[in-house]
Amino acid sequence: MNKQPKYRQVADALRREIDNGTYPPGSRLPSEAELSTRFDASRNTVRAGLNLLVTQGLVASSQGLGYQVTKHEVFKLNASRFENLTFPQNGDAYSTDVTAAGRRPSQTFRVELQPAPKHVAERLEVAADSTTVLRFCHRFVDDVPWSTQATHYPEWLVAKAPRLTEPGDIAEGTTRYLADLGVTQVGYFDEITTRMPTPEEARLLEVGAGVPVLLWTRTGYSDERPIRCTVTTFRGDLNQMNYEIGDLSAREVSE
Amino acid sequence: MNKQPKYRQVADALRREIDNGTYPPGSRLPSEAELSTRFDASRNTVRAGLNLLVTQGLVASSQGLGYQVTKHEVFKLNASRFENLTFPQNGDAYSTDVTAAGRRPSQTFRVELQPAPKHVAERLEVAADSTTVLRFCHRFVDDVPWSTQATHYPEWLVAKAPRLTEPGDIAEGTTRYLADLGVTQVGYFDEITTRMPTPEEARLLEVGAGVPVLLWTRTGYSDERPIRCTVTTFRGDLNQMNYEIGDLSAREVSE
DNA sequence: TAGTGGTCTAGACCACCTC
DNA sequence: AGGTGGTCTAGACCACTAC
Repeated sequence: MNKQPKYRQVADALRREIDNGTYPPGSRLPSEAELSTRFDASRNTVRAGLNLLVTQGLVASSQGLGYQVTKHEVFKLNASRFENLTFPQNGDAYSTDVTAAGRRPSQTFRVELQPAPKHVAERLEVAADSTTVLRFCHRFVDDVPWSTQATHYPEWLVAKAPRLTEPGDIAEGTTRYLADLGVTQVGYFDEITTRMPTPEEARLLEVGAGVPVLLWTRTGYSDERPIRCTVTTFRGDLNQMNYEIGDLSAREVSE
Repeated sequence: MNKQPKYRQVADALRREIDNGTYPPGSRLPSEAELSTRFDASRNTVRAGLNLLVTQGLVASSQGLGYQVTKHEVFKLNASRFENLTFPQNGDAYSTDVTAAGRRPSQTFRVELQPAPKHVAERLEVAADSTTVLRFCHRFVDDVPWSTQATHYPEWLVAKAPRLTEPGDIAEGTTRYLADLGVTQVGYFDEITTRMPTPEEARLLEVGAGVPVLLWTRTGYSDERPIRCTVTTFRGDLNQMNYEIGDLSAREVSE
């Protein structure tokens, strides 16, 4: 018989009760002291069990308040439509989608000149230390941190499109602005990965332990070369990415 | 001044040393006892710090061996080509890609009849309790668990395509087989999310704490209706998904 | 057998939230 | 003030790996 350690028994028992609805999303778990009595374990052992659930993203704890079962409402992003090739737009698609979902979007924005980080330089096909324009966006939905988005433009493009260095939004959208200058995005290459957040990411996105981030790197191409590289970091518990490929005329649009 | 708790100082110090190459991927960290001396902290405090790094996926521990810095080689899956509409193929694309990378693929496979789980029923647009054929695949690369893949086919399709219930592989590929019967997949809808693994997923994929899973749900459509729903569960530390959209003729294929 | 991490306890004190 | 979780300690014993 595989005897589980006590703290795992605690975690498993609580997980079952969360799954079967004893503790529904948003409700509070019993206090450590109560659980300690119930499982005949020391407070530290109960804490070890609870910590497992926290790192698995099932519950979150806060000092003075207790442990609360997490609840998510995921936001669905259609990445194959997000910046439609025929209707190029900037971050506007984000505001539009969020508003359409009845939520309130907000963001902070800044522009910097930066030497290209290695992975960006590779994707933009420029030298690793060459200058790029970084347009950085920190996005919130109903004041909850949602994602960060960092778009790098190569130096040669800035010469053609000086407004890229303007500190504010470009009203008509950067994609539109660039297209008007003869630099049209005709394709994208998307890379999607996941991992646990770095301390910096955890701070910006205000994620606790147990919530991974979804990393989305989009490299945009003209018919000649890469013209931008956008790295978006999503809270993994609040976001889903969708792609449409081929003919989907048979699809019910129920969502 | 924001004084960090001691176990965070331990974690931060070790993280810096991992980042700057003091402890390169694959190397071992000092023992808990040594770290305890170095940081003038109790063994439990050091363990709390190390546990942070473990849940962040930076290091892995094993009894009797110590803590080892994790190393990853990510496998890149081109999801927009994986089952090319013009060259339909089954799991073969997986073996082909893996072999091309100089790795050795293997898999276990089984077929079951199952009532449609809720999320599958929605996507296949069938009743929630209707029967589906489940073709399930557990994939390994060089004997490391890589992903699980569960494809559900609706009951009405099985009537047309009885070989779907055959327990073995379909030699020419299921997509090909279905196309020959007049059921052609003309489009896909892909959904990508991430979260921490359930205990069951952790067991199948042999992931330790701190490694999220990447969930990929692909619903395939004929020109009339959905014909299959495939849910793939990847180890997030070993996999990346790529999509190509639009015209990428300018892209250097360096990988 | 020696050294490593894994489990567990009992108790102390602190920080935060609610009343 | 009282209850909650957060931090930290000191020590015990167990399980696994290497030699």
